[in-house]
Amino acid sequence: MATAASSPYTLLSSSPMIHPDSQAMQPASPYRGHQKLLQTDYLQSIQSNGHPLGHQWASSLSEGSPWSSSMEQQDIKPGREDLQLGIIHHRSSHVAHHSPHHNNHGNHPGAWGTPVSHNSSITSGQQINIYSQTGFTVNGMLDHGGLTPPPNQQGQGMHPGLRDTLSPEHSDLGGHHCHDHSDEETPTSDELEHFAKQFKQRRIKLGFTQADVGLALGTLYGNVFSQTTICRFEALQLSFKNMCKLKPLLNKWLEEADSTTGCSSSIDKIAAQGRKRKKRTSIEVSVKGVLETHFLKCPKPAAQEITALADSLQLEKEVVRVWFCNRRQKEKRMTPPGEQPPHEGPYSHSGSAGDASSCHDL
DNA sequence: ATGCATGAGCT
DNA sequence: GCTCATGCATA
Repeated sequence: MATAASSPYTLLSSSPMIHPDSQAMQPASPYRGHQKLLQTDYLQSIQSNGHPLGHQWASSLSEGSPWSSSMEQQDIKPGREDLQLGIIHHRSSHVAHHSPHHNNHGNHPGAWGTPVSHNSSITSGQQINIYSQTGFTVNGMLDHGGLTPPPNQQGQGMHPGLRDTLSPEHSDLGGHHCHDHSDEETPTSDELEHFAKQFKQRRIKLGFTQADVGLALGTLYGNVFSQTTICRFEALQLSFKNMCKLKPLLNKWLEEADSTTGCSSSIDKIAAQGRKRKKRTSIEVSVKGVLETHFLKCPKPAAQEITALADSLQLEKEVVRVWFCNRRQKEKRMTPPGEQPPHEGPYSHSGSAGDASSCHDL
């Protein structure tokens, strides 16, 4: 029945159901301690099911991972033209860029470096790795004081399977920055974690907020990011690929910010523009519980089930569908392979091979 | 910091 | 319709 199912995106100001939405269960470092397992389990997954299920870091590489797909820049906000540089000032930095060559095509049997052969047909045909190409360095990044949204410079990730090194060289996990190889190859999860940690520290020390950084990235490179994304980066709550994509940018920003300490920035906030975004639906805890239950039974319910479920819960079908989507996404980040819940893997139904598409259990 | 939402690309 | 990247809105 979905009251607002017809045109939900208008200006509905109803259903603000206030209720404690408690679901705190996010570990501080989801990857910490899992990453080791991840690599192992990744292999096992492949060997067992032929599918590296479980963690996104792993699955994203083999699920037909669009290493060159949906990495488009977000919708350019109208207010962007007013963005100020998060950091004004640039110098030749001490970035150590390397040759754009990367002969190492991750053919290593372990880790996420699966030789993904399906380079998929890129629609836009962008294969340029601006982060690997020394032509796009800090020297020329502030060419335009204003914002000039790059024509087709979407933030594409790195190349598939490049983790050429399985042994994380923890240079100094507790120390400071020692490795100055900013962008030349795919970082290890360890490096990413370290970097994220470092990044956050310095960011705070420099007095920047996550939002500031996001904006600065936008002004500097044309890709604006929200506080959310920066936050998730710091918390390592992004996919491996995503992390890899953002790292170079954040790294550069860090360098910039670092060099300009003292004479920094005029950060302007851009007001969140008004969009016809649907008001966030608050799902009651009880309802959520039901959804959870269903999710455990079937993380991927068929459309019909979703409809039925939505109906019984008096929610819009879309809401339920999205909930499951988000749930799956979250699950991927939260439950790395090797640490599945007491029962069974959310996705890997041990034993079943033919089904796994939809479970009918209503 | 995180829940729900949007949208692109893929299947 | 799914995944994946990402963000607004909110707890």
